[in-house]
Amino acid sequence: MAGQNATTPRWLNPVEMKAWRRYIIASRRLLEALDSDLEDHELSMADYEVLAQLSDAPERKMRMSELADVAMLSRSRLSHRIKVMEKAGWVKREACPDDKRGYFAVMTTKGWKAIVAAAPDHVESVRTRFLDHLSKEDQRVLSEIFERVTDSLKENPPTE
Amino acid sequence: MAGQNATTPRWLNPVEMKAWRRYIIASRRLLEALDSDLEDHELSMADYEVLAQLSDAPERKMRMSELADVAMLSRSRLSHRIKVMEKAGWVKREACPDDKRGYFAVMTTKGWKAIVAAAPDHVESVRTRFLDHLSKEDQRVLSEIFERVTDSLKENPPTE
DNA sequence: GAAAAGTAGTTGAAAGTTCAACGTTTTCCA
DNA sequence: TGGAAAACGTTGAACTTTCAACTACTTTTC
Repeated sequence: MAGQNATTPRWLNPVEMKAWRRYIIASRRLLEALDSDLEDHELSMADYEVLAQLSDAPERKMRMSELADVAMLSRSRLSHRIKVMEKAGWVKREACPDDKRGYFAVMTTKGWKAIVAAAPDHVESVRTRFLDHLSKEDQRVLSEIFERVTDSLKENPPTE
Repeated sequence: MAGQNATTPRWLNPVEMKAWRRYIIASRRLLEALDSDLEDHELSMADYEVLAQLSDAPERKMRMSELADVAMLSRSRLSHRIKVMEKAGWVKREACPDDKRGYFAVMTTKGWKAIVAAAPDHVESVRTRFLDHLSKEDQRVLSEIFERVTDSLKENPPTE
């Protein structure tokens, strides 16, 4: 990205600036709030996401790297996190018979209970803090915007 | 939040789910990309924000706690971060004469050069990765959505 | 005007994350 | 088939962030 802008930068005009800053600020505060709402269940958003993904998977188990992908965590981060979650008793590891390099993360009964207890509160939190402020039309516009953003990031992924 | 949902949870319908997940996924990827684009300038988004705020302040200096507020960092985090940024030569600290508990973070010439070098690339990055995918109307809708979200978070702040 | 309560900012320890390196196993392909 | 390259997942070290405690100063209150 560096050095691509030998020409005059296209600074943001006030409307663009407002859209951008409102988005970025609200997004951060929203994440904080959702995380904080989950604290009652001793879960972080990342932990919630891991458990939620596992609970949807067949047999409630998933290969580490697939789990890392769907939960949007680096492999290293997932590996560290699973170590902690294993200690908490929510998941355990299981060697993969087909691929001896591989492991499954398997949700335990305790993990299942944790997500079942947390999910209604979390969904309510997503509603009251975010979705309730969107009309059907807003939902549609927002879906489309962020679909385009995601597509563009795929076409032009960050390099470093 | 816990225990507020003795009744049947209002689960998300498919349209709501899609809006929510597209938003949350795109947001994370977008932040990653912006951070990654800034790496050319050896800056994190947080560092950029700190320098950008300082560069707009009178005399390019600001009280630590005000800076923490506008850059959306905890005081502790800012304190640690400023220590690092001071070592990098971008800012220095200056005792506040009016309030002997207080300090200013003051941007150095080197810090100014760093932000001047980074800003055009960063703005370009915000454009290509985000704003370019929004029509004028999208900008308006998005501004309004996130204004409502922010207002609601202010009315109903996370507690823990 | 002194004690209590509040504010500014820092600190060290604990917890979380990133990064590069590594061992092991699998895949590719000449 | 054999050897290089790639993929799986983990590890330890470095770095970042959070949390609670703390000092020092200011404001409030009676």
